[in-house]
Amino acid sequence: MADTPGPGASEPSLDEQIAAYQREFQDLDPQVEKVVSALSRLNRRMHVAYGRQTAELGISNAEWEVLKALVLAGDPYRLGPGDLAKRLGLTPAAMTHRIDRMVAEGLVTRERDENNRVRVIVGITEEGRSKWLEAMRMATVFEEELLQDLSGEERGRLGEMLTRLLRRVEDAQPDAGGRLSDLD
Amino acid sequence: MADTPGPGASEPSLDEQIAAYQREFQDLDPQVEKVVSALSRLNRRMHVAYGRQTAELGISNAEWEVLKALVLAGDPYRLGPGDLAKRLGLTPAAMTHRIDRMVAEGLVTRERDENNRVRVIVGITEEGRSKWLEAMRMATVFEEELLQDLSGEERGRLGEMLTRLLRRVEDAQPDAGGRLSDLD
DNA sequence: TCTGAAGACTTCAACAGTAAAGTTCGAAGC
DNA sequence: GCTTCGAACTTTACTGTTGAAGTCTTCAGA
Repeated sequence: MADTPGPGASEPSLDEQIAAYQREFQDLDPQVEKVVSALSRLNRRMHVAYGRQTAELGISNAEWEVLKALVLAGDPYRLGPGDLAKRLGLTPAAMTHRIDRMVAEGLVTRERDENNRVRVIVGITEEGRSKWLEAMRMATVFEEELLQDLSGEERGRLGEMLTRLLRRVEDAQPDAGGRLSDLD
Repeated sequence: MADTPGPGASEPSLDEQIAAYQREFQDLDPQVEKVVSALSRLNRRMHVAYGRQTAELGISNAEWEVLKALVLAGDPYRLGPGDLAKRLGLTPAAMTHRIDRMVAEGLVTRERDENNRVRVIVGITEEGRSKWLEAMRMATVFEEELLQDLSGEERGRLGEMLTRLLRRVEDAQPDAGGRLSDLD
């Protein structure tokens, strides 16, 4: 009776969760579940951490994603909304709205392509670039702290295993297209 | 010139992305970035895959999350909206709406606690339980496929490393509360 | 018993995302 | 040189989430 935290209980620990799965669904491989659950929890926490950091810069996580894509695109630092949407995994409509807001905030510019007036080109402003840089600085501090318990060799092995998993999903889901387990 | 895929380019590969980071932001440790980027890409892909599977059952990913929380809670399979919200990382308001929809669809029940009439209790229905089970079956197939390239020993090492990272973030963010890099 | 404070949930208004229809321009065929 | 098709983006209507304000109940103190 001392072990039920009452009706105000919070998220169970990872091990508690695995134990619960074994109780309710015997077919589950606990080793697999541990990897999968840890992955998704980690991601949630990282998302929260990034959100706090970008908030200090007065931008949202979503806006940072756009800035990252533009900088990573390289030299002219310009991309069309459709391309941006693909890179961020959004619908074109969402991209339109996002760009609207970011133009209003002075983070990016939007102009029509002179050679093809149906096309639009989004570019990064000085302010956008400097917010991006600040966010990167904060992010790298966070990421270094996150991995501080892993040796260099462990980091390498971890990265290698994760990319192996990633390759597996990407093959099966060519561009958010296919499906991993063919269920239809 | 043959290497720019034109204005219709899609998401760059992980390695291309890392190379771009090194070009634009030298302070970045490529090993760290590889881990972090792979984590977030993996999560996006997994989310897409789960979404497809639950869609086949006529429920959303969000609804599956609620069903999972209820089943994992154990025996009476009942939780309050506030507790559910904490476990899923949502605001109470979002939880209210989500439960509305799920009650309408017959996946869960909502009743007032007899002993404390300000409290509400959400329980899972037969149908909810069976959708949960179907979703779990599909998910385990997917997860097993995802990890198929890793040996048993590798899976263990991966799970162990990920939980070490998770512990690090959770310590720093006690309940989505604290912050990892103290930036204020 | 009454009153005030705190807790648990809901309501409301605003915002972000999606799907589908709409608009506009460019290019290919007649 | 029209016309039609298709591509790229935007608009519209709807769904789901958030933050803040509101309601209702319990509990502690006067």
